[in-house]
Amino acid sequence: MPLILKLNGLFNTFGASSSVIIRVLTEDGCVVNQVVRENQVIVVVGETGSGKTTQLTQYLHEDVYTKGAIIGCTQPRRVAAMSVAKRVSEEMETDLGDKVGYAIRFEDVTSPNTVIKYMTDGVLLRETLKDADLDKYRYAPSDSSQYFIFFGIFCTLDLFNLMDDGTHERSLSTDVLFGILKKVVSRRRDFKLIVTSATLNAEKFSNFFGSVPIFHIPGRTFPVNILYSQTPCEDYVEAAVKQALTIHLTSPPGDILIFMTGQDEIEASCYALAERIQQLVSSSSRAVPELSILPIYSQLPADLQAKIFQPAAAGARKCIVATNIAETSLTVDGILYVIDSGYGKMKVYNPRMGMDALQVFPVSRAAADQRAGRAGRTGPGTCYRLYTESAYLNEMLPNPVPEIQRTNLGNVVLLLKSLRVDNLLDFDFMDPPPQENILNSMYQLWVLGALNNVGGLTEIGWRMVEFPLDPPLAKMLLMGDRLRCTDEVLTIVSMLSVPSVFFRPKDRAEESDAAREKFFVPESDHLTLLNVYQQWRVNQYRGDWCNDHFLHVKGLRKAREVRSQLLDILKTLQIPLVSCGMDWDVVRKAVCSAYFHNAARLKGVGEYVNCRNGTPCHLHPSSALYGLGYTPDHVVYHELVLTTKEYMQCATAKLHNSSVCLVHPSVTFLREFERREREREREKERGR
DNA sequence: GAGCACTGC
Repeated sequence: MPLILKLNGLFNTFGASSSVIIRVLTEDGCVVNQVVRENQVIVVVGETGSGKTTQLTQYLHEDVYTKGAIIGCTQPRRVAAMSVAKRVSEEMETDLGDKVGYAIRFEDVTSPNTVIKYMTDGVLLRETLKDADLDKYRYAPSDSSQYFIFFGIFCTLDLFNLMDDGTHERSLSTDVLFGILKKVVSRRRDFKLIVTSATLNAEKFSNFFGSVPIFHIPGRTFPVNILYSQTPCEDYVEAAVKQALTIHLTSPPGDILIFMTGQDEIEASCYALAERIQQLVSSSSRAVPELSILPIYSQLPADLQAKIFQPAAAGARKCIVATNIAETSLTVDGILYVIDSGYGKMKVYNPRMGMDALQVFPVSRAAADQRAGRAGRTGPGTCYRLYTESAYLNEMLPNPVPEIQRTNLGNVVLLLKSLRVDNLLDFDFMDPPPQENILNSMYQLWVLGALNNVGGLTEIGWRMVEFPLDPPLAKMLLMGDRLRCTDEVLTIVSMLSVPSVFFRPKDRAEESDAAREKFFVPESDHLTLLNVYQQWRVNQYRGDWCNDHFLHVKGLRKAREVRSQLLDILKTLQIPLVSCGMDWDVVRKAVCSAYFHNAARLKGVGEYVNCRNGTPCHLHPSSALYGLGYTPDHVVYHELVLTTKEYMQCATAKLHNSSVCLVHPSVTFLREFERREREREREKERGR
């Protein structure tokens, strides 16, 4: 059992100046700094509102033994990194970017003076690429005192905090960082690591780093009374609507937050709620107070999203119906009642078929607690769970399945290979992804030419690591260089890196479909994306032009941002920006080169099968290839997504007269690959 | 003849 130290009240001076804390702590014998001196790694359980992201870093910085140290602190979101850095720079009375700074994808607000640096975990992961031992976070002792040798470098790996609000999910980056940091810690005695954690995970993290001590910092939230359904609920949309009405008519003032799984359910609940209220108003003699019903999900246009933060009219109550966006990504004050359906959508990946699917799952206990906590930010609240206590205790997983176990690992494999982790199956993952998943990603990288026959990075592989892109897209970019069409490929890659730019409101479906078809380039969705972007550019990147053509302005602007970042990387690699003009057949060759693993041949009407594994795949009705009047005999596709069928998202047909072979000779290589795997297995067994 | 939980480099 790891040692658990309770330091109650230690950081409860949240909001007070840091000097007060320092005094209190230095007068106290048992202080965190001392524990940090005595331990290379600690786990800190900080409850909501404990101030661990803002106070802990300052405290470490002000400790006399850490003078000269650089403190890094990761945050799960970009806004969090920015706003925490701003706040701490104000508290320390320095300019943002001077002593206190932050780094996120498109912005590096740090200077040589920076001693406390907030960043997203993805940025830190990228830093490990250039600097595997994180030497930047090294302390150069100006004093020869022996004591100094071991102290000075702190890296607060803050995985579970959005501002002062706990979250519980581990991203792909944090899971990889865990393994890398464990190595760094063992190599460098002068490197200190503080992992902050939710209560549920603390012991697991502690064990991963070798049973390191755990600290507890209490928070400042209000109690939430949790009420369960007596019986399992058949229709949680109906149950949620009923519960919301009951609260509205019988409970004291305070806003309501309902958790649903997606857009459809949210729209259905909002509609039902509005209808019931209307019925009550017309049938009841009693006055029915006003209820302001507000949907929120990420796809909702920004101006409608902003409405949830506006205070309700006098005497009215707000009822927000949300996806799990309200679980972690945004916080609304004034919520006293939470209604939790107990479900959420999650992306799952099937490595064997190379297919993604978005599916509804029961949420984890940690997520359910997070949802309940949303009722306790302004005062004591209530959470109505539309499931039984027994379901909570016996059927829900304690934690969500980490992303690393349910996603394509192409990027992770490439990254680890570049860090010279030779045997990925031996890498110290806290929760190792399925072996099949790793092998499949390795195979894919080998097909793309990024790995050689013995699993090492090739010249192309090393260059692919430079790009913050999935391996196939990085390959497409490099092929664009070889085929002298970097300009066009750069645009396609950027467009594929943002959510679909086509806007299709339900009530104007036909109109928007017609608008989309105007951009079609025959036989290619990739070239259609290129066409959209180029026309937008011709029209001076105008917002009103987007609206006229049913395109998402936000998405296109993001694509432009991504494009300019990738262009910078091309410059540093000394790859020139070359346009092939209107000779787009050459662009199609680059596109094909990226998707050997996603090549399919025609099998029936509109039905294809993957050339390698025989997975059925269908053309999506929104594809430029759909209404051609004929179906090309070979296509490549960006990804396969399971909805009502296995649909190919973004497809391009093979050129009729092209000598480009869509079926990579790898089909025979695969057999060779598998044979070697089997041989290795056998050798292992013989060894035993 | 049809879909979109949510981040991040």
